[in-house]
Formats: sequence, C-alpha cells, structure tokens
Amino acid sequence: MPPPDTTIDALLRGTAAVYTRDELAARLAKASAARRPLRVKLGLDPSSPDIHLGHTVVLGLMRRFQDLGHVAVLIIGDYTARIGDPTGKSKTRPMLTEQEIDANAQTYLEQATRVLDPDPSRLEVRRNSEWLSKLTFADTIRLASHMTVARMLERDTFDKRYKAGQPISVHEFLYPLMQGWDSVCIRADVELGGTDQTFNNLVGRDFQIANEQPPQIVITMPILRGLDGQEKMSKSLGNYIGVTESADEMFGKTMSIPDHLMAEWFTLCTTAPAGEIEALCDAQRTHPRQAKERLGREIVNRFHGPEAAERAAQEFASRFREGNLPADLETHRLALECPGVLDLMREVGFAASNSEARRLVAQGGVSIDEQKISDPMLTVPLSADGIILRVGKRRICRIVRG
RNA sequence: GGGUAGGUACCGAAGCGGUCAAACGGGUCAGACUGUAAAUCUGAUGGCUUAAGCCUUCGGAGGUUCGAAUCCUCCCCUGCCCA
Repeated sequence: MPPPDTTIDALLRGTAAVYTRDELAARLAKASAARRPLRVKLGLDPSSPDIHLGHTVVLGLMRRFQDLGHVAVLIIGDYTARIGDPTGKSKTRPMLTEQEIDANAQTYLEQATRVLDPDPSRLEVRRNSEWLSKLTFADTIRLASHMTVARMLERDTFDKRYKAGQPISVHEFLYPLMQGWDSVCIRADVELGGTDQTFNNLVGRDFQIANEQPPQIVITMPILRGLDGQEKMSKSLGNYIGVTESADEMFGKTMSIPDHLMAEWFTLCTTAPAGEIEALCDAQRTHPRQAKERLGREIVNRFHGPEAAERAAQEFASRFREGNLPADLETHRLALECPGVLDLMREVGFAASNSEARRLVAQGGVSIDEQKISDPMLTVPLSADGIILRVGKRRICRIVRG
C-alpha cells in the first residue's frame, strides 16, 4: 500500500524542494511494504555549540519522519568541522580543535533532542570522523575525481565569492565531497537540509550511484530569517533565538521581529495550518500585535510548555505595555555606601565604560526608583531596601547594600 | 616566479602629510511616537576626565618629519592578470 498523498503532503509541510517527490513516494511505499524504516540523514556542523530556531526547521521535518516510524540518522560533522563549511560565508571559517568539537557535539545532541525523538530505535547518532578519518589520500583523490571544478564553481556560494574576488581555499572544495561520502557510508535513503545545502546534498546522490546504492532523496527546507527580518538566522549574526533560552527571552525576541516576517515564522516554526496563518498575517483580519503574540506563545510553548508560554505573554504585556517592573527582578549586592550613578551602571554591567554610562544619562535613558536622572555626578545612598536602577527599556535591576 | 590592486574603528567603506578619534552607510544603544523589544522620526556610538585637556587606535616592525592613517624600508595577509 503506497502512503496516501495526504500523508506525504503533511510530511512535506513547508519544504522548499524535493529531489524528487516521485522517488520519495516510491521509496516510502517500498519501505512500508518491506517493513523497513527509511534512514533519514541530517548532517550538523558542530562549529557553534548552540541550536537555534533556524536549525529546528529542518529538525522538525526530521521529527515528522521519526513519527512515521523512520530512523533519524544524525551526523555530527566532527571531521568536517575541522574544515569549516564554506556555505554562505564571505570568509573561510576557522578550523576547530578536537576539544572544541567534542564539547560542541555534546551540547548539540542535548539540544537537538528537544526537537527529535530520542528513542534509540528512532535516532542514530554518528560522527563522520568514524569513516572520514580512515580515508587515505588515494581514496580522497578518487572521491575528488567524481567532481569537476566547473560544477564546484557553479555552486552559488563559491560563485559569489569568486566573482566578488574573495578568497576560496582549495580545502573548502573537499567539504561537499566529505558530506557526500557520509551518505554512502550510512546508506541514507533521504537527506534533509536547508536550501543552502542543496549542492552538498545532491553530491551524496552522485556518490551513491557511483557506489551502486539507490540515490538518496534530497529534501530541503527554506532558510529561516532571523530577528532582523533580512539575514538568515545565525549565531554569528546574533539574530537568533536559541532553543535553550528562557521563555521570556524567546517571547520578547519574537515580539521584536518585523511584522513582515510573521508568515514565514508561523509556517516554519509552528504547526498552524496554512489557512489560519493567512488569517493571522492579514492585518485586516488580525491585529498584528495579536498575531505576533500568538506566534510568541506558539514558540515558547514548543520549548517550555503552555504554562510558560502564558506566563511569558503576561510578563511581556506587564513590562512593556504597562511599564511595570519585571516579575523576577534581579538583585545586585554592592558593598558601597554612596556610589555614583556611573559606578552603579558599570558595576551591574549596564555600561561598559564611564563614557558610555555618562552618554546614557545624557540621553535620558537612566532612572533610579523610576525617577529619570540627568546629573551624571549624582551619588546614590544605598540602603538595605536598595534602589531600582533602570537603563533603557530592557535593562533593570535592584541594587542593595551588602 | 613576474606584474598589479588592496589591508582603516563591530561590519562595509571614504580619507592619501597637519583643520583625523578619522566622512558616509549598516549594525548597536538611547529618546520621541506607537500596536510590541514592529514601523517611522531624532540623537549617540574609542577610553580617561569633562571646561578647555590628555591617552590609545588606521595589517606588523622600523624610519623620515616640528607633525603621519596619509611619505620611505622590510615583513605578513588577500584579490586580479600573466607564466
């Protein structure tokens, strides 16, 4: 019995491209007939230890495969991380040491299972050093012979860098080869990735064919744009929401995205049906603030549960709409009697230097006990009750003598 | 190996002997407004003291000069062209 189309549609929700859908349908049908789960590959580059919402887009698709009974094969690219994936980079990435990679891989796994089903029968975790470290130089040359320079340069990230006159090191060309070899070694049926991985993933197909394996089906997901609404979400750009962040942070950051980004986030980060998303993102039918609030709740709910989502939404409204103090006000103890405002700001980390602190005061961004201050030389008597120091909208804390 | 163009603050990019802490854009931060940490507008954006002042920055190391990001020498890194 081939799986009905509706199953495949649900599975492919939000995907950017499938190479090819017919092959996928056939492979799914064959798997179910043979009662053999598909091996679904996803490679992760542990060059940065934290998983953010952008990663969860593809992880979510992987989870849907798991839920249908297939096996997620997560490849920690510990070996490839020594090279650095050139994808989307204007510069060659730095290589990592083994210790860094190990630590990152560990964290990665912990965080990935916040989306993936950790059941060992549904999740297989491998490191590609397992097979890549055994390749001889001769093997490597043989692999390289399957690829041509022209195809390599077609790849848009190389193409752009090349045309822009930016450096490309030869070792970066090896990255797609290694990744393709991964697919052969784990006998992948399907490989998932962001659209920026299309080239790498398709190399896997070629290598598998060359090694007399059925070629993997490649499914790509759109790249999630980050908080700025322009660039792809990434740690290095700082426009991300990490899966381990607090409920309040997740909610607040979501509220800060530009309105035009909502539809994309609803589609890629929540399970809301398409019709509903359309209604939510139509300003005529739904107030944008309400839509965004809903988005924030959905996201927090996914990682912290419904109670936390509710709390975060309320806390946000209380703090930023009504201007109240945060529920859990951070308290700093200082062993000073009568410090100046500037010192206070530096002590609690609200300003990096005296000049910066002075600037903030001059700009009217600083208040003590909700009283805006204008004199940078002001001294503040500290008592046991302490004072409330506020800088801008978001930085606020209590300071007591102690 | 030869030729040639470059390396400037968080990023991009001007400046090419003093008026340069260094234009401009982005980012970030603050303020106003608001629908929110949206959008828009305004301002700030090396450090120390704030009045004037002082100190550290323009790939690295030396040098010329009263004075250099700007000139010279050597070195390191990168693009392009030729071989």
